[in-house]
Amino acid sequence: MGDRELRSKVAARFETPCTRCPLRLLPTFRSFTADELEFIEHFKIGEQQMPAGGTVFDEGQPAKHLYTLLSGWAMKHKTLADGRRQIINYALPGDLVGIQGAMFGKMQHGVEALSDLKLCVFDRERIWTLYNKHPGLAFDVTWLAAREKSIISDFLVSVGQRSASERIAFLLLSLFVRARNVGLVASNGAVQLPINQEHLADTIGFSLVHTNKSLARLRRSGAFEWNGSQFRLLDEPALVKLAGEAPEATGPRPFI
Amino acid sequence: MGDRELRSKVAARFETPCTRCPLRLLPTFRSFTADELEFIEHFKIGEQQMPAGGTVFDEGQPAKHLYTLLSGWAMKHKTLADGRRQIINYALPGDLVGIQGAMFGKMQHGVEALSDLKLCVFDRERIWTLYNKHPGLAFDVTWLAAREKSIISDFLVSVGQRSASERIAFLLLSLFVRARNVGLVASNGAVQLPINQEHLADTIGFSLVHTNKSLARLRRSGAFEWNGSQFRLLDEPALVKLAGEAPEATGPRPFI
DNA sequence: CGCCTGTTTGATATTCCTCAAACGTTGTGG
DNA sequence: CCACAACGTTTGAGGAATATCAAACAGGCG
Repeated sequence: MGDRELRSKVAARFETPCTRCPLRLLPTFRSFTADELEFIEHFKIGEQQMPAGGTVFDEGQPAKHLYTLLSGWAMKHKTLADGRRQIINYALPGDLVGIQGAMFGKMQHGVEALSDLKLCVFDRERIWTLYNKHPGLAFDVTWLAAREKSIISDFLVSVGQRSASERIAFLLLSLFVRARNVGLVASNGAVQLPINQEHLADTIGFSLVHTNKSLARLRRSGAFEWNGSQFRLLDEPALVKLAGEAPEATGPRPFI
Repeated sequence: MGDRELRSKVAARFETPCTRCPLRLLPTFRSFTADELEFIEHFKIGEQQMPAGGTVFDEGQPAKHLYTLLSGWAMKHKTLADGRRQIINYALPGDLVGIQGAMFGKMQHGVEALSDLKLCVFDRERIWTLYNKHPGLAFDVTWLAAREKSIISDFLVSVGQRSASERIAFLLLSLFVRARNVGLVASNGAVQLPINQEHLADTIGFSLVHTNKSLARLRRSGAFEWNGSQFRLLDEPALVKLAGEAPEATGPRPFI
């Protein structure tokens, strides 16, 4: 699909002007000047829907676009020649997807929709305009890249050093906190987690069977419930203790 | 040490004007305009030496400065409460150290000198000027952050999915290639690797004993020699095969 | 020499993987 | 409505990979 088609296709669906973006109301995001907002709205070339299981990027694919996740969950992953898969990170609403594509021209990992998605579409080429005209937003892009580096580093520490139950607890906790920051957690601590135990296993670096058994052991702690799609945190301090430490918090963050 | 002292201390040692930086001659780095070079030289507030084993950043430390490694090797690491340590990445000449500090105000991992270092020192505050005046260099900073994200992701794939010998082979290969890109490898394939087996173990996520035994097995392949401080690659295709795949190559890269 | 640091080796305990099968839920076609 | 396929979860058993403990070994340096 060429740029022109995409632009016209999504134009009709451009339902969310950035000035009235529901995400911006969340306290986790920094406030933006009217000038910045106007630029971002101009920078955005459309909106795109994607069903659960859909492919946002293939690994190695040349990248024309850059996305911000407006709603839904996605995962970033790499697959080895023999099929082993490592999940690198998850993307939640407000997260920028495809920075690597914008920098290097192609994606070095795949991105797949875990739930139905709504994506804001940006033109990769025009990121130069952003850097030229809005240094503050350019700084934000770097900030978001550094934030993801930090998250991935934390996962690396988990996979390299932590025990099975620590890894599971840390991952669940960090996903929960990220979901809560973007308003996805109900007041009773429940959130829809669109991942299964195989995703969990491929994130923490264990086999499915071992992950299942470790998770069962962890469940008995009573710190959380997780049946099928709904995760509910019952005792946050207990889960922090099981994880060994709480994930990094960075305070108010930008988003594009 | 206050800014003033540092600036005066390092001023006397400001031996490497950016316009005559030896690193810039390497083909791995992109060429810069005279304008950019002049700015960088102004941006640089000094040079700093550090002996092997020295601490560039403590974990959690508020960061005033940002560094580019001019010569030597460093490592970035995180340490858990009970002492377990995960090495996140290595820094080689030309690598930017402390982006996280520049973005978040504090470092979320420690940085330690593996060999004697020469560092170019930049003032964190003035990175705003860089973003305001030189969008191209701002893009470069983002590029470098994305590159490190990519390297760390590769390590995560290793630690999460690869076998012991694959992990060791992949790490050695990727360090070798990075060293070669910055001219540290002699024509016979030899390079001084300032790391020991404990560093190796803390990078790949295995115990020291298991790392030692796996390394011994790998040595018998004859793809490389590594005695004490000198590493020598004898058969690159063989090591690639042992690693499973070659590390990502990104082509000419910027540096600040 | 004696001390320090880093490497190597062996023995044993634990964690983790693989294989195989059963179980539960959901959706679909007859 | 039932049969049954598809998918995800759970369980058991045996084997491989990895950790831990302990000790010996080698080189550099006072």
